[in-house]
Amino acid sequence: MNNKTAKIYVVDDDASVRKSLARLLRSVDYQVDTFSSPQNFLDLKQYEHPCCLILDVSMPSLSGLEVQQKLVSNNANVPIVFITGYGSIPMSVRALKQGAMNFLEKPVDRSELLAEVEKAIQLNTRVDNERAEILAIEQHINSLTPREREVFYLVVKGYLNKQIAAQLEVCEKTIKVHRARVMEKMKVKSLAELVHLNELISPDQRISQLQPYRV
Amino acid sequence: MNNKTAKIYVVDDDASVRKSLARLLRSVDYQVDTFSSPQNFLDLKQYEHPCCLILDVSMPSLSGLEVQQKLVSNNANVPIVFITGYGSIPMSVRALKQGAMNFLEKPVDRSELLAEVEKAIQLNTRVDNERAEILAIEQHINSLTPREREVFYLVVKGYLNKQIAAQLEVCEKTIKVHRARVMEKMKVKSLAELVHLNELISPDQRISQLQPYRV
DNA sequence: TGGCTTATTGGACCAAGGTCCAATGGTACA
DNA sequence: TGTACCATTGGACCTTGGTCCAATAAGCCA
Repeated sequence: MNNKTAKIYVVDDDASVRKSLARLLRSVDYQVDTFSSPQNFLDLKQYEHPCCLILDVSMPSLSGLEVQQKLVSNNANVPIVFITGYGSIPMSVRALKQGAMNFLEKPVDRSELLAEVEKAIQLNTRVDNERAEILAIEQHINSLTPREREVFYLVVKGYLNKQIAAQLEVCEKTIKVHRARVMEKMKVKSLAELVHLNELISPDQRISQLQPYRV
Repeated sequence: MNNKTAKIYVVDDDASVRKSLARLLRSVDYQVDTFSSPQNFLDLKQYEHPCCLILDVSMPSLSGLEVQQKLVSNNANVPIVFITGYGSIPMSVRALKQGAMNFLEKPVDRSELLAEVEKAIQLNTRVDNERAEILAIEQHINSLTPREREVFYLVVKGYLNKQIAAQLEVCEKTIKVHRARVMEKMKVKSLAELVHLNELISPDQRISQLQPYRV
C-alpha cells in the first residue's frame, strides 16, 4: 500500500532523532532527506512530490511553527506531521489550525507515525492532482480574449445568447461566434461541462461535513 | 457586531466556572444555558440556532470529547469551544480533528473566549444556511419520479436529448417531457442553473486552500 | 372498480443554439 | 508598414430544445 517513491523530509536539530527516523522510514522504502537546519529546508523552495514533512517544533533558530507559517504563505503543498518533546496545547492548536496533519509527542509511536506519513502522502497526491486540474482550467481561461471571457461568465450564469447580446450591446450573431470559441478553447463539448469547469475554479466556499467548524 | 440573539450552551461540572462564564457571556448580551451534566445537555437533542457550545473536557460522567463525538455522529450543527484545566496535547489534537473551533486552557482569557464564541456563532449561521439550501435542493430531487431522476443525472452530464433517449431506449419526445418536468420541479429556468444545483449537492470533495491537510 | 400517478408517444410549431460560408475595422507588435 | 490577432457582423442552413395540443397503457391505492 505504501507509495514507495515518496520523499519524506525530516527536520529536527537533534541528530539522534534524525538518524532514528530516517532508519525507520527507509525500512519501509521511503526516500528520506534530513535537515538539521529549518532554514536549509526552506531554502529548497521546490519539493519533490509526493512528499511529507516531519517537523520538530522546538528548534533554536526557527521554530517548527514558523517553518509551517512560511510554507503556508508560499502556498507550498507539503503536509506536515509535527513531533515535539516539550510541546504545549496552544502550540498543537496553532499547528492543526494551520493545517498540520498531526502533532505527535516524543517518543513517537512508530506505527502511528508511519500511518500518519502514509495518510500525508496520499493527501499530498490528491492536492497535487487537484491543483494540476485547476491550473489547466485557469490556463484555458487565460487563453480567452477579454470579450470571450465576458461571454463565458454570462453563459455559465445561464443567460441566453440574446440576453448576452443585449447586455454587451452587440448582435446575437457575435455572441454565437464568441461562444463557439469559448467552447473550443475551454475544451468542452457541452454547456454542462462548461458550467462544471466554472464550479471547479470558483466554488462556493462550502463547509465540509467532515470539518464543520474550521474557519 | 455581536449576534445578540445567539444561544450559548455552557457545559461544565464546576459550578463556579459555569457561573463566571454565564456572567461574562450575558454581559455581552448572549442568551446562556448552563449544564452541570453532559448527558442533560445531550438529551436536549434540539438546539436553538444560532448557537455555540462551551465545553469542559474533563468531567466525571461523560468527557467533553465523548460529548463532541455524539454531536458529530448526530450531525448536529453545534460548534464547540473546549475549555480545560488539565488537558493534554492528544486531547486537543483529537478535539480539533473532530472539528472543534478551539481548545482553550483555564483560566481562559476573556476576550479570547468572546472572540472565539463570536466566530463560532458566525460559522454556525453559515452552516445552517448552507444546510437549508442543500435540504431544499434535495427535497426538489425527492419530488422527481425515478425516470425523471435518471433524466436529470444524464442532462447535467451534458448528454443531448437524443443520446439520453438512446440510452434509456425511449424516443426523444419522451425525454423532452421528462426534461421539462425536471426543470419545473427543480425550480430552475436554465441548464446552467440545473448543473449548478447538482454541483451544490454532490460536489467533488475538494480540499480547501485554508485547510490543506485535513482528512 | 374508479381515480390517481407515472411513463410513454405523436404532431405541430417556434425559439435557441451550432456551423458553414465570408467580410470589415481596429490595434498591437515586429 | 505589414502581418497577426481581436471584435464585430451578415446570410444560409441545420440541429437541438422547449411548448403547445392530445392520447394510451400500466400500476397503485382507497
